[in-house]
Amino acid sequence: MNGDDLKAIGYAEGKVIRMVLDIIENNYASQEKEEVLNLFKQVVLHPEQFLDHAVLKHIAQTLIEDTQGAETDRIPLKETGINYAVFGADYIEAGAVKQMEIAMKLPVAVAGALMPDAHQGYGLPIGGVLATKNAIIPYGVGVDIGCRMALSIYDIPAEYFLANEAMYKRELIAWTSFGAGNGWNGKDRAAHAVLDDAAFNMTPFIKNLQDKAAHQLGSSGGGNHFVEFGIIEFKTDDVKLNIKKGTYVALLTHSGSRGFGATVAGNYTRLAKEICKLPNEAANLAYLDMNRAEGQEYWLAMNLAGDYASACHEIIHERLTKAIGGQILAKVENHHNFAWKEMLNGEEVIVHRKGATPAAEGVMGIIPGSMTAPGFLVRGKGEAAAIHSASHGAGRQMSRTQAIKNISKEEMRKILKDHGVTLIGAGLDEAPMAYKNIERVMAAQKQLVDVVATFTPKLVRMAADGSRED
DNA sequence: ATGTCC
Repeated sequence: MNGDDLKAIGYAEGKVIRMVLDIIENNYASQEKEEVLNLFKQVVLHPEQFLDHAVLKHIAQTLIEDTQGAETDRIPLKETGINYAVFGADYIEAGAVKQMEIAMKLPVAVAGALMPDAHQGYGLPIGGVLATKNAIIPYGVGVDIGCRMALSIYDIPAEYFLANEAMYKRELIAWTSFGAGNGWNGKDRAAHAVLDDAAFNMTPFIKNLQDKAAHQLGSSGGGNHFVEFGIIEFKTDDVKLNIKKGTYVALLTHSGSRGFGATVAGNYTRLAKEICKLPNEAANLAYLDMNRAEGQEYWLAMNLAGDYASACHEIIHERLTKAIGGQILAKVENHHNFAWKEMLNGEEVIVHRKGATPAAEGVMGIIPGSMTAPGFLVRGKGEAAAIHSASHGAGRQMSRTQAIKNISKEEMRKILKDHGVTLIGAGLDEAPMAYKNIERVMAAQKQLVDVVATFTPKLVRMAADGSRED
């Protein structure tokens, strides 16, 4: 018996679920699960009939109060949402647009934009950019706080990589760790100043996550996270990066703040939902006031998770650079799933970029395609209508379940072979066909970014298929 | 996204 069982029979998110689980443990533990669920289904459907019940009266009362409160205490959305720009509307699913429209009706919303890789998420869509006044939305940032891309360009010609791929593969396997719960142990544990950040002492909740953060430092995640070697091509000299026209070996990583950030996100989303009761369709957009303790606390925790995610990439790049023996010509790093204080029309706003890349004028970013499609090193153009943002990748065109159902292992093998890509790990849910065409996504954001160089993946590692790997 | 468990 757990919270999901109760939600399935009609219990709403909140404290009542905790109360019911307690009561079940203390009073109904010996009874059949089905029988207990039937009883509690009656309670949630007709709480008024249980107001005199010796054990269940408190739950009945709470359910009735919640229902009454639901109608009176909710913060109303505005009737008309603020207008926002959509880039690449033809490739964006209806659910993502619907979510953005709800977000634009929030009383704290100031401006928004939808990026061409947008798809439905919790609360704010992935690919959604939202500027708010004095408010931070934990689900506007996302679960993987500070998730990012990091690129190291080496002074190593492409031919050298192709002739030494076995060495790169060996080192890639040796120095990366993927999957939920995984990290580094014993002498392989990574060290970084971020673990001594005073923000870890902010609250007991954050302090309790410090050990997990230490264990997972320098590891990658699951899902679409990867560490890959590939070839980056500059078609012209880039003066600002001081890189000459040509092809170079490069290391590209995509991952975030691991279990630490996920736990922070979950905690403050729950807190926001308790404090900020919005109509049901906007419940996941619950926000924290930046002028109150909870908002300030989340802000510091979010920034710590961002610094932690950055440290993870730094360690992966340091270890692999040492292993392959390369000299770094340039490094680029950019994050999404984060919120920034920025100026908009003369006032300070909180810009949430959930799966969107910062693209202020001259700001560099990396927009990956898929394991067989090119990724792009870009320079932002500072488009105001996009709130200085761009997409964070190609975006999915198939859900994970759809991809597993519709793509065969043979198709996967073939597309990897055709593109000369070696893959370690990953399931069919990460197959290239599950993603939108990156060329079209880039075409839809010509106003937002200029392409500086093109990255072609050659050797890709992701989390093992389906579950954790050790 | 995450050892999903309130």
